[in-house]
Amino acid sequence: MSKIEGTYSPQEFEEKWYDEWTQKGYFHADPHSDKPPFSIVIPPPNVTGILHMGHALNNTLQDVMTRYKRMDGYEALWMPGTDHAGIATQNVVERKLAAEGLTREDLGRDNFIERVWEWRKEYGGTIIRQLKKLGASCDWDRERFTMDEGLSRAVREVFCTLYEEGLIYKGSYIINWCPRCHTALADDEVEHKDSKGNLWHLRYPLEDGSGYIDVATTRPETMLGDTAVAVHPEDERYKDLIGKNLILPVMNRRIPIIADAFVDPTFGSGAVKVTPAHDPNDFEMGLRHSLPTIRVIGENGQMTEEAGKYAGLDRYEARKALVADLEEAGTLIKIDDHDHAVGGCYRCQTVIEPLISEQWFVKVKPLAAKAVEAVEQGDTKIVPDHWKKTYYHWMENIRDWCISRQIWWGHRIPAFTCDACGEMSVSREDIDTCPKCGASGLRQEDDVLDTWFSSALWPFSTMGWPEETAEVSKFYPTSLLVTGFDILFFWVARMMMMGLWFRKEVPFKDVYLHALLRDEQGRKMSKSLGNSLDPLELIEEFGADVMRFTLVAFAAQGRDIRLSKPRFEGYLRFANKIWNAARFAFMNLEDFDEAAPEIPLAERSSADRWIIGRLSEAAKGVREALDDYRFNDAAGQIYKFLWHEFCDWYVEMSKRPLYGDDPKAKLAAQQTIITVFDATMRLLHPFMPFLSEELWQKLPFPAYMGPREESLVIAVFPKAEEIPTDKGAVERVDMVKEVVSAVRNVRGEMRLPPSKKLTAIIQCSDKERSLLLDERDFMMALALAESVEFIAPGEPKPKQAAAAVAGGLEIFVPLAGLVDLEEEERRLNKEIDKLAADLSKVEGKLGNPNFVDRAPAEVVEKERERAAELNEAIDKLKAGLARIKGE
RNA sequence: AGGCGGAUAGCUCAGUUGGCAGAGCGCCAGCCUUACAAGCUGGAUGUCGCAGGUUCAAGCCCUGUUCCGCCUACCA
Repeated sequence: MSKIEGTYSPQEFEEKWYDEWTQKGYFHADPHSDKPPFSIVIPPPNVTGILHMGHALNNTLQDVMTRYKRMDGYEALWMPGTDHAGIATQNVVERKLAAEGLTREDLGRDNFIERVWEWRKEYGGTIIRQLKKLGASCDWDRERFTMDEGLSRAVREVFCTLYEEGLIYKGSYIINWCPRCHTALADDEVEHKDSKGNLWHLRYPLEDGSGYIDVATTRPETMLGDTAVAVHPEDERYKDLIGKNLILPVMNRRIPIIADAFVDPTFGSGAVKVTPAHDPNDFEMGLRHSLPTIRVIGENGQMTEEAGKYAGLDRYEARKALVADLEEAGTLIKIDDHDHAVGGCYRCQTVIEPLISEQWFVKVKPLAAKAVEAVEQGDTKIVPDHWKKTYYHWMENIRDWCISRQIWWGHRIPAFTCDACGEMSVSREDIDTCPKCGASGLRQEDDVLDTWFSSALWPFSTMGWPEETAEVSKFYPTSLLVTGFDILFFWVARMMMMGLWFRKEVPFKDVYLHALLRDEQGRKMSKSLGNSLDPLELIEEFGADVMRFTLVAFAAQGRDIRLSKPRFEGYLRFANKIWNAARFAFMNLEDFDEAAPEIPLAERSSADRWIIGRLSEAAKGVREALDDYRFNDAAGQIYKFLWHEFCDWYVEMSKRPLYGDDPKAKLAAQQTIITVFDATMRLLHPFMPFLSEELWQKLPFPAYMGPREESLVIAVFPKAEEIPTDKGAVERVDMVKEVVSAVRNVRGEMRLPPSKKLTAIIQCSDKERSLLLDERDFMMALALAESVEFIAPGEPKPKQAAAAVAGGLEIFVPLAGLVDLEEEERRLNKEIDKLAADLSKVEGKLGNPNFVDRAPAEVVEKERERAAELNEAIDKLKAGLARIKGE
């Protein structure tokens, strides 16, 4: 009776183990531990979010690293939490209110915020629960939220400090305004998308009636706010007109012609209309030339009183009406098709309106300089390396960061204005009397801070900063950050700036930027396309382990991942394979004597020694791959070892001793299976935590291995150097494998079914013979041979036999009565052709004097050996062919 | 416009110091061989995008080029 049933069914054990692990507190990190620290902070998902494939990938990779390091003797902290997602969350709650026929204004600020907290309490935990399904080994006792009291204190501390240092200021500048979210946005929160538009050519007459200037615009409605037309100072066409005035059509306003080097004389007519209130470039130009600003579009996207007869119209309606009027007035010369990039709100896609508005800004240049330096010096390593360039480029071209948002949900700006004297005070604590005049009646700013402002502090605010906590001193700087490259600017760059400024240390030593997930057609997975796979459905169908392993197996650096269901099916088979390997192991361990002493390696079979040697190499490979963040490589090594070495070869080889009647050989095989299975489950655990734990817990444990750890979560990760490697055994088994493959090849090519027993005859040196003699049983079992015989080098070769060459050995399979010899002739010719092709390549190299003279001696020697081997093999096969023909 | 990435088997992709081009899936053939048919065994399949260059030797390094994708950007 087996301990487990025949099919992998993750639904039966995943939840059980997760509960067990959390109850035991394995994920909790102790800041007072003596172990070296390893720490990761989770990229906080939006509190409104639900788990999507990007989260699944991102958090799987973090969990792999966290579990690996935890097993490898580190005090591992994976800090979890969510961010308050100001705009997104407010949108969600406002939608709910709208369903009740209410607006946030109806409730008032305090009541509205109360409602948001209620919402958060009810729904905010969704993504956290989903992360648990994934198996994430976060320290849930430390779960944080950017609006928590502690984190809010950190935000306030940072704001006030930067203000005191003169790095935060308030002022009227042109900013990106979302007319739907009704708030300012930072530059990088605007998504530019190419779209088909038009170029309207307008004719502005000179004031003195002596002519006109043509200008072109993609946004005709802004002409109502024009306060100048600019030309290039060197432009011969317009040189004489500089300083003259034009009459702005429709508005009949007098506007000057100015000269500015910004204008590209080769584009369009070479003259540009200037609308300082509604275009960032024009705003700059306006400053240079002290132009007035006329705001014709308001915060709701409607035309203002300044727009005259168009006041109150939506900006697009106004465009239509105005264009019609311009055409009638003869001002509109022509309309061209024109493609250009239009900026949209990253939250709601509404077209952004550049507006002049009073906002709060961070002067980022000084912070950015430090952030660049840290990467240049290697204090933080970006993986893959090529993202460095993008990072530098962004940091070096950074403009001041608009941090105020005209919403209610978020950290309210701690600035207080005195009604009496007008003084504005910024304060770490709420104040109600003016520090300057002592009057009461202070008004706090209505605006809140950009969510990214608080996320930027995440690596240290989550650890209790500004208190100098044990967590900060143990776990900051964090060891690693894993995130998608799409938030390199939003988040990574800002954490770098804030971390360096406030902790004088980088927030993380390594940053691993993973690829994007795409569907099978290569399109980005997105909610709007509806082409996303749902990780929870996948977990339901395949198990969390299979989903994790699949994602890891495809996570090659710098390459996007195309996902589809069949990909997961492939690794479901792998999980099932592991399951069945375990069944095999358990079946054959039922009578295992846990008290028996360990059989020394030297007394075990070659197969035993071989697989243990391979295990050592696998452990080394997995470690090296993980240390370099080559996740796909790590997964591949485990896959290959478990399936193609342990299952394909060792399990088959172990059947003889297990089913045979030599008790010592059997015990040796049992002990080997346990050693290998135990270590393999340890190696597998970071990738497939549930399956590995389920199987490992059922594995018998011999007394000589000492007490077993309570759980794989806290078990030791295998060290290659502690697993012995026997080179001789590896060589012997490799020889066995070659012989077996050669015989199988004959069988396969000849289409001999396994039911037809055959004999293998090996002709080899005495030395090889003595090595192989002991492995006879293995060879018979694996090659499905009735017997394996040896002949000495000089002895006549068998007649009517298939011939094969493997290493230095010749292998014969007598075919008389089994198969038509012409089949063998065909097979041999094919084989000879293949080898001859190889040989001519090698001889080509050796025939080149340059190669022989200039290549390293060992490379030349290797080629010579290879040529000799090929020659010998060909000769032998030809001889075999002759023997067949001669019959 | 600039920057970055990709192009390798029918498909999806590996390929870390230049030294015999690989895997999975698919395909063909044979197998229910008592862990596993979600399996086993064997087999076929390549102008490594194109053109040059460096080198004894290039998928890998250099130059140019084509196509695809992404990011950044103030061309009205």
